Amino acid sequence: MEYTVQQLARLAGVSPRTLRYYDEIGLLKPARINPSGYRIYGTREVDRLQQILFYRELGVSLEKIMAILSSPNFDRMQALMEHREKLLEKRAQLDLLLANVEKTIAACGGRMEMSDQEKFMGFKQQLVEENERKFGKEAREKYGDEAVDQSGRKVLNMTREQHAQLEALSNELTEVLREAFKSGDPASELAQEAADLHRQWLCFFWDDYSREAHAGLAEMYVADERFRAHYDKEQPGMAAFLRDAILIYTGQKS
Amino acid sequence: MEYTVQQLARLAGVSPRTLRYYDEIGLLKPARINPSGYRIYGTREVDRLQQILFYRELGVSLEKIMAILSSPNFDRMQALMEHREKLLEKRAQLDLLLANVEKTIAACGGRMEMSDQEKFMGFKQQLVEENERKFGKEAREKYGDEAVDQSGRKVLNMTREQHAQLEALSNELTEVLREAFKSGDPASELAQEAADLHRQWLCFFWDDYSREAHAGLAEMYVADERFRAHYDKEQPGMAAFLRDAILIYTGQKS
DNA sequence: TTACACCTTTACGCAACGTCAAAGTCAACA
DNA sequence: TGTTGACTTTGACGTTGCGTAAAGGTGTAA
Repeated sequence: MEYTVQQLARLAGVSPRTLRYYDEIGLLKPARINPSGYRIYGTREVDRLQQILFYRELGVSLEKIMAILSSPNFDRMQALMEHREKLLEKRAQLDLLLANVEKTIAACGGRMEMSDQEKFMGFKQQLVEENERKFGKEAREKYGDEAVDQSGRKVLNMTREQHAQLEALSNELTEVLREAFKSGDPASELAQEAADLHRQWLCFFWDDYSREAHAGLAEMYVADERFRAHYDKEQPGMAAFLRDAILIYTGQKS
Repeated sequence: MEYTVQQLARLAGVSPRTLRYYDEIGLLKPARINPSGYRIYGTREVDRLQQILFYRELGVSLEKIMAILSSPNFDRMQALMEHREKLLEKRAQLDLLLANVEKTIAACGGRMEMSDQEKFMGFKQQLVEENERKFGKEAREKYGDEAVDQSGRKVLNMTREQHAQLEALSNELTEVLREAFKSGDPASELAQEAADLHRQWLCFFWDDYSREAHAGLAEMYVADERFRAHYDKEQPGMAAFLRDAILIYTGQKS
């Protein structure tokens, strides 16, 4: 297929001006220019624009997008994975902000007096996190100590670390489960690994793990659409697959 | 306390230039100008800057921030709550994007061919979802039923009657919870009724109900986005509300 | 042929500052 | 007392990712 600016713009949900701009800065050149000077885009350009918009969506500057797309070892899959990671990071940041807001709400509710310093704690902490990501751990030691002195943030750190661990587990579970699901065998090694990951994940919340309880939760996943939705969202039947894997794992079923 | 530009800037984690800019556009005027022309900020300005940064953080334009802060019926607490809501919205959007990315990764992994139209489905779908949030639930009913039809929702290990009971319970819980949430008090009678309904619902899956386990599940609802999403989807903060109600119900909290 | 929707380039405008530059201020230290 | 050096001021131009005309050429359907 071939498209003019407006056609491609409508297809992608951007403005023609945007496409002209991308041409101008060399981010997305049209496949060719027709005799009247019209920009004509082909399938390869459609693909490239898709990539561009993906990265743009998460706030990557056009310059960096250019660098990413023109990198020789550019691997579509890898790019997507990185994209995903960044989205996850962004969400973690948002969670932090949310926590800060809620803390402030709580403080207001309790009519607590906050010092001028405390009023900006939330923002600064976020800055610290950002710097940490950017400049590694040297900055963290500097800023971190300051922050520690100021707020005694160890507790916060603990919960955050746990949260990170939890998220990591959750992600791993999702991936292993997806892989295992391909085989279709809930008794397979991979499926059993998924079940074990699920147990680990559960143990974040339950001190009193029991196989019966675990099996019960598995049943719940399938029986109630609210939970099933999460697992089936990726692939229909995944919730049932996980349940079967867990039932085998817990010895409720062979 | 009184601060010069740099002092306040450091306190708040912004640049002096930013403060000068805010002065220039009338967003944050210094308390006074000293004989040498230096900007001097006081406690009231610190508070205002805090408000400004709160809103800036979620992408509100400085112009709108100005409008918000200068509105006569401006209520600090309400502003914070709204801020929180918007953060939750933003995160929901991010979750959508994440889902799209993961879908695309899956598609790539399966070496599926996508048509030019499909390539932009993710973005467009996001638009659809946004509309859905804006224009109510009619669309949701449509999609919901479709999803139901697709997934062939026979519950394997449960009789139909049990399933009907469970669904009824689930619906009742949803309604009671929604009503209780209006009051805002997790200790209210209605909220406690919701907690009890939740216990009944749980007992469909767990033979060994314990208050500790129930409380643990409540924590899990809030701690893990996958479950929180379900409850917060209706009203942000609902998951936390249900947790609080359950914690009170189980005697973990008064 | 004329209307109308498309296309082109050129160019200025916008937010929210960053980043010089040139010049004045303040506290401390030799 | 002079002189650093860290601060302050105003002014002005640069940046990103486009929006929004302006002024003109193109394609086609009535």
